[in-house]
Amino acid sequence: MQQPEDLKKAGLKLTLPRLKILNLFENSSERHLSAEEVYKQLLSTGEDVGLATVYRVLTQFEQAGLLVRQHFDNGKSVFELNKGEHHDHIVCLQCGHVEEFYDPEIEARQERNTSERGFAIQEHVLHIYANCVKENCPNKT
Amino acid sequence: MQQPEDLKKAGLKLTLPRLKILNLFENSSERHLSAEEVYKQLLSTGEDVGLATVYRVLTQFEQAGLLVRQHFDNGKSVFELNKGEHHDHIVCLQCGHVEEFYDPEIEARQERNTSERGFAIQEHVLHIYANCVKENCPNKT
DNA sequence: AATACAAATGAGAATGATTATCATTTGTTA
DNA sequence: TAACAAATGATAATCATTCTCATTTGTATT
Repeated sequence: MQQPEDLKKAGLKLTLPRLKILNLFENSSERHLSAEEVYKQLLSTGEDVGLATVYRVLTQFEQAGLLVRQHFDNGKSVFELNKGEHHDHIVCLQCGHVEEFYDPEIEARQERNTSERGFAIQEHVLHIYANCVKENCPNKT
Repeated sequence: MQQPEDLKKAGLKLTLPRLKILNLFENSSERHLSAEEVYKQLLSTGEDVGLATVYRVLTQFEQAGLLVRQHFDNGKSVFELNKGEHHDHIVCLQCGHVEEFYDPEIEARQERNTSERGFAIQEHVLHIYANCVKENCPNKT
């Protein structure tokens, strides 16, 4: 675990809440977590962290580039560890399961379409809403 | 104006608020309007419509296929007249100006990437956040 | 045109996610 | 170890949106 270095590099003090939250993302089986989920996970393991702190830390980690935030259409945000490589998301409409994909041709065409219109692209969101095939998905496809 | 027919076709009563809102979308110079903007526009023209009604009607129109809702990352939704043809959006980060584009190759690749993973695609959101070149945009590019 | 009734409306309360406030606690640095 | 800014937790506040419910309005019927 080189978490402490990550935090120092980002100019953030080494505090318990921050270490716990970062640790959660690095060890959880679920790659995509909402603020509420992070909060509940911490509570369930006996940690005493306030919800406000969870939101604050998540936002700081996003700004520091440690996490990436995804806004979904249901109005909720989830966070994921920044792997450094961009990717888009497929979200199951039934169970919320999230899968990632990357298509260089789509990326290139986004860039082209945007610059053709005189815009300077800053970032983009490509979310595909679909029905997945997971065992426990309430949608029996 | 064949608005009344549109409403009847959708199984909606012809009420003043509904006609006014639909009319607004068909005559406004701004194609993309938020609920708040619709509400303010109506107030400014002396119409007496409640904000709750605006939200209700907007949702009904969306379900009836008259309008399309776009959720942006800032947590706000805008609505636009349904032209029947799908398109994606470029949003200016400074002034909020919205532009539309369509790239069949991007569409095709979304479909391919999704089905390859065993998902049945239902819909998607492709929003590009950029800096625009409008005269009145606070961003002097 | 008057009646009847469900559907629609408006005002304001309620909600849910997120952010701000502020007194108290905790890292860090001298 | 003192000293002080930064961080935290509890809670209030905010913002967009939805819900509640008493009142009003289309519409279909006499």
